[in-house]
Amino acid sequence: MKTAEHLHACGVKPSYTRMRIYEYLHNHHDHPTVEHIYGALKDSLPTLSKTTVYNTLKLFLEKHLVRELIMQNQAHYDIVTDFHAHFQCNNCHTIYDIPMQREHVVNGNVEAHHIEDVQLTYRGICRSCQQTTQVE
Amino acid sequence: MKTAEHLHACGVKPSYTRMRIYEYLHNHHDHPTVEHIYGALKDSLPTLSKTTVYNTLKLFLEKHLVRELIMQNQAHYDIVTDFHAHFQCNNCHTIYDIPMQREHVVNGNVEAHHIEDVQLTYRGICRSCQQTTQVE
DNA sequence: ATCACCTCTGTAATGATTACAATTTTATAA
DNA sequence: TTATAAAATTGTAATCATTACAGAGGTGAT
Ligand SMILES: [Mn+2]
Ligand SMILES: [Mn+2]
Ligand SMILES: [Zn+2]
Ligand SMILES: [Zn+2]
Repeated sequence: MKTAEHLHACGVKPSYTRMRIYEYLHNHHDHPTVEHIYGALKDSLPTLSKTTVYNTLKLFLEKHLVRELIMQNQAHYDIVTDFHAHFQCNNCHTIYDIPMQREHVVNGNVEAHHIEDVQLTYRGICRSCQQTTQVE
Repeated sequence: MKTAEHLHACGVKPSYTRMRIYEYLHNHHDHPTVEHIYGALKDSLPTLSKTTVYNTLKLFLEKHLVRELIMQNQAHYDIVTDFHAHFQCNNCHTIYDIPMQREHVVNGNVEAHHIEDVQLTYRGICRSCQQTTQVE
């Protein structure tokens, strides 16, 4: 589906700026931050304001177009809204997707409450860094 | 076990300030923030500095005396280090403990990496708020 | 053209955390 | 005890992501 149609279908008026931000997320599945998105778009959108990136992502979040991941005092954005977990490397800071069924982590103990969001996060040293990093 | 002995056994020199902070956590299992701890202790420890609370919690964390929970841009501290999940209410902000086996959320998909920490967090409206809060 | 409404912008404010240098306390040696 | 080194604590300033806010710009209806 075209970006404009998809945004419209989700209740977001597809302005040029919004489409560019959406398409950035669509093309970059590495969980970018506001800083990443702003830095990547500002050359081709010279008037872009960082506040607009914040506002747009907030809007996307309300319309469930993206998922927000809070990792160590910074928000990352994920266009993939199907449930999955994340592993972040303490060394290279890469965020890996980890397949996980939502039903697997939502059990009777928590269903007494009304769940709006579930976040499952692992931290450690990724496989790649283990192979290349030496003990100091 | 007495506080001083326990801290010593974990490699932390049991200064008076450190013991007071540890005992606050031991007596308050509601996942307090630095602000909570500082606010609660400053009357009886008039010279206490907020920086000391930060430093002490960082030390406790390194020595695995406490667990740190990052929830919406704020660190909360948990004296209970056995694995369990947390539910935070978007309305009253209470953090509930949710029993959960660590093995249940650590599977082969993530074990390719070296895991140092796992955090499973739910957000939503707690049972208590559902019963008392009306739709606006 | 006028108006209302939405989008976007830039700057200032906020708030949690960290950096850092100075001071106080504690431990150790002479 | 006194001297001295090390550790713990303090207060202030800096950092950094995020939000608040007020104004500018654009669009579409009347
Ligand atoms: Mn993801
Ligand atoms: Mn807990
Ligand atoms: Zn890595
Ligand atoms: Zn509640």
